[in-house]
Amino acid sequence: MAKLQKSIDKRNALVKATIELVNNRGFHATSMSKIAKIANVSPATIYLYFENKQDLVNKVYIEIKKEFTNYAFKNYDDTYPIEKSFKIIWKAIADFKLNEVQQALFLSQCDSTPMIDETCRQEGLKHLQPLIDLWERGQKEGVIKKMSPYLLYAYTIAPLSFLMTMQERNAFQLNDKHFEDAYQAAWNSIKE
Amino acid sequence: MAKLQKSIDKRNALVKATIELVNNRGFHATSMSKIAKIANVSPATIYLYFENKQDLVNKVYIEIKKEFTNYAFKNYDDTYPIEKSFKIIWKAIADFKLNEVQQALFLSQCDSTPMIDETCRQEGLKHLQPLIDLWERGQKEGVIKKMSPYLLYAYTIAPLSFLMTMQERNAFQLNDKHFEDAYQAAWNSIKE
Amino acid sequence: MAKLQKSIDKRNALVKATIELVNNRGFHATSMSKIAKIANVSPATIYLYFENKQDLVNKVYIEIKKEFTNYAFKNYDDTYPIEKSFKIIWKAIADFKLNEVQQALFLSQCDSTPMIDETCRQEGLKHLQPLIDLWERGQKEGVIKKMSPYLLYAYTIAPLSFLMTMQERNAFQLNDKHFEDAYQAAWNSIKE
Amino acid sequence: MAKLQKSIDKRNALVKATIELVNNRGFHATSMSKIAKIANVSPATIYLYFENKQDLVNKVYIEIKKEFTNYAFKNYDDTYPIEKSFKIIWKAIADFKLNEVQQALFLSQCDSTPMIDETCRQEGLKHLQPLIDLWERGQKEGVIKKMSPYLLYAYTIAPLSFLMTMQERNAFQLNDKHFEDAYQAAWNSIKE
DNA sequence: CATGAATGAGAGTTCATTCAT
DNA sequence: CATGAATGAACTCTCATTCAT
Repeated sequence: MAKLQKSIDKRNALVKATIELVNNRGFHATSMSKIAKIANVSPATIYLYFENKQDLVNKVYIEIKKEFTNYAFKNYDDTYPIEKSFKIIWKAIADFKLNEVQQALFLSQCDSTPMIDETCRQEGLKHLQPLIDLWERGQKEGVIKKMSPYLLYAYTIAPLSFLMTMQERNAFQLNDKHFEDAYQAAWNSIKE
Repeated sequence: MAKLQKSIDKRNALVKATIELVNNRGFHATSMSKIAKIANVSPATIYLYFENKQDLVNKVYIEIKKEFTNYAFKNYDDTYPIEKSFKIIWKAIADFKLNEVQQALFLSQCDSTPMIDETCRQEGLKHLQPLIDLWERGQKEGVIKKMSPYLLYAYTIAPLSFLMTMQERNAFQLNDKHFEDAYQAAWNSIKE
Repeated sequence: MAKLQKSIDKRNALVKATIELVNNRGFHATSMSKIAKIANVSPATIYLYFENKQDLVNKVYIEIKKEFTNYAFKNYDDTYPIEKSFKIIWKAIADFKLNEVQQALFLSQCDSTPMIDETCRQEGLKHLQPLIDLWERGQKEGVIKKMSPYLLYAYTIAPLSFLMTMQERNAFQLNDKHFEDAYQAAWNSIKE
Repeated sequence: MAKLQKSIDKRNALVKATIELVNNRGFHATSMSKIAKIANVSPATIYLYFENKQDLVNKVYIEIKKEFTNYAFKNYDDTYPIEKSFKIIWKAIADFKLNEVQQALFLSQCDSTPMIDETCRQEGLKHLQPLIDLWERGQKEGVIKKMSPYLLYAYTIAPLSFLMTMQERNAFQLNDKHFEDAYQAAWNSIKE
C-alpha cells in the first residue's frame, strides 16, 4: 500500500476511535492511550497527526461538522419553492442523524459541553448559512413566521438531536410514522 | 450556628461548586480538589457527603432534576383545560431554564453526555409523568396530536434547552417577543 | 514523631536526593521518579513541596547557596586587618568545598549550566557582598590590587571549584601542603 | 558540490547545532530532534554520523577539545624562555575563550557536569601535556613554584573559564586592562 | 546517503481516594 | 465532623531510536 494511503488510514482510524470513545464513555473518560489502542497505533503516533488532545477533538469536530452540512445540503437546489426546499434539507438532516448516528452523537455532545474551543464552534456554524438564507427568503414571501433564526432552528432541527439521543439510548424506536409526524411538527411550528 | 446547619451548608457548597465547574470547564476538567477548593472545604470532606466522584455527580443530577420538576408543576392544577394546563407548565419550564440557568445548563450537559449513570437518568425521568398524563388526556380530547410523547417533548421542551444554551453562549438574547413566539411554535407543533 | 517534623524530614530527603542525583548522573538524567524513589516518597509527594521540577532545582540551589555564604562568613569579623580577614573567609570557603563536597559540587554544576533560572542565580549572588566590601576596603588601603571584583573572585575562589571537581573525580588528592600552596597562590594573585 | 563535501557539511552542521543547543538550553533540554531541526537534517540522519546521543556529545567534546589545544599551542616554541612561553600559551588560551566563545562554553559545561564519558575526559586531557612539561621545566629552573600541576592549572587557566562565563552572562565586559590584570594575577600566583 | 513515519519507554504532572490526627 | 498530607495509578506528551523506502 502507498505510504500516503497508510497515513490517511491511520488518521482516519484515530478520528473514528475518538468519536467512538467520546460517544460511549464521554470526553472525561477518553484518554489518548485508549484512543491509540483502539486505532491500533502507538500513543506517540497521535502526535504526528494532531498537536495535542484539544487539537484532536477540535479537528474531529470541525471535520464532522463539515460532513454534516455537506450532507444537509447535498440535494438542495435554491430554485425550488420554499417549503419543498425546507423539506429536502430537513429530511437530509434527519437522515444524517438517523444513519450517521455516531457522527451526529459526537456533534451533539460537543455542542452541549465546553469540550470544544469556542472558535471551533463558530467555525462550525458558518456552513449552515444556506438554511438561514432559505428561511429569510421564506419570511419575505410570507411563508415562514417572522422569528429569529435561532428559534427556527430550535423548533425544526434541535428536536431531531433530542430524538436521536433517545433512540440511541433505546428509549424508543423511530419509525416511518414518527418520521412523518416529526416533519409535520417542525413545519407547523414555523410556517406562517 | 447549629452543627447540622453547617453540615448542610457544606453539602450545598459542594453541590454548587460541582455545578459551577461542570458548566464552565466541563466534566473532564472538574477535579475533586477543584470542587473542594471552590466549596472551601478539604478534598477529604467531600467523601463524608458522597461516596465518590460518580456518586457526587449522580446525586447532584437527581437533586437538580427534582428541583426542575417541582418548578415545572408548581402552578399546575389538573382541573384546568388542556391548553391552559400545558401553557402553565411550558412557561414554568421556560422560566426555570431562563432564571435558574446554572441548574438548567448542568442538566442539559448531563443529558447529552455519558457522565451520569443510566439508572439515575431513568430516576430523573419519572417525575415528568404529570406532563405525559396531560398529553394523553389532550389526545383523548382531540386537542393534541396523536404522537409519541417523545415527539411531543422533542418539539415543546427540547427547543428550550437549545435556546438556553445559545443564550448562555451570548449567541443571542431572548426577549419577550421571542418568548411568545417560542410558545406559539411549541403549541403549533403539537396541537391537533 | 510530630507531623511538622515528618514534613521537614521529607522535604530534606527530597533536597538531598536531588543533589545526589544531579551530582552523580547530571540534571539531564535526574527524573522526578528517581528523586522520589531515593527520597522514599511517592512522585506525587514532591509536588506538595515544590511546584515543578524547575522550582525544585531552583529552590535547592538557593538554599545551598545560602548555606555556602553562611559558612563562608561564619568566622568573619570586619574589625580584623584585611589579609587576616581574607584568609579567614578563603579558608572557610575552601573548607566548605572540601567538607561539604556534595553541596559544593551541586552549586558548581548549577553555575556552569543553564539549569537554573537567571533570577535565582542573581539572588544567590547577593550574599557574597561582604567579600566584595572587604576587597574594596583592601584596595583603598593599598593592600589589594585595583582589579575588578570579578577578577579577584576568578583568581581566589574559582580555582577552588576546579580543585574540588578534580578531587571528586579522583584525579588528585588535596593534602595540607596543597592547601597552603593554594592559599599562597590566591593571595599572591591579588595582593598589591 | 561533491558528495563528500555535502556529507562533511552535514556533520559540521550537526556539531554546530549540538553546541548551540547545549550552550543555550542545557544538555537536559537538547533533544535529538531539535538538533536535527537546527542542522536542517532528518533525525535519522544523525545516526549515520554518530552511534547515539552519548556518542554524539562525546565526539563533539573531543573534537572541540582538540581545537582548543591546537589553538593553545599554535604559537608555542619550546626554545623560548619559560615565562615567554607561558605567556604565549596563556594568551592563546585566553584568546580562544574570548573569541571562540561557543566552543569554550561547551567545553566548560562538559567539564563540570557528568554529561561526558569519563574516558573521553581523560582523552581530552592528554593534549595539554606540553603545558605540563613547560611547567616542569620552569620548576627545575626555579622560575615556577613547586606546586602540583593541578594547582598551576587551577590558578592560571581555570579563572579564564570563570571570566568567560561571566562575560557570556553579561555580568561584566572584559577589556584590555582586565586582560593584562588577569595575566599578571595568573603569573603572580605561580611564579617563584 | 538520507529520510519521514513510527514507536516503546519513560518523562513530568495530576488525579481520585485514603488515613492518621 | 473535618482535615492536610500522602499516595499509586493514570494522565498527556516527548524522547531516543529504528526502519522501510
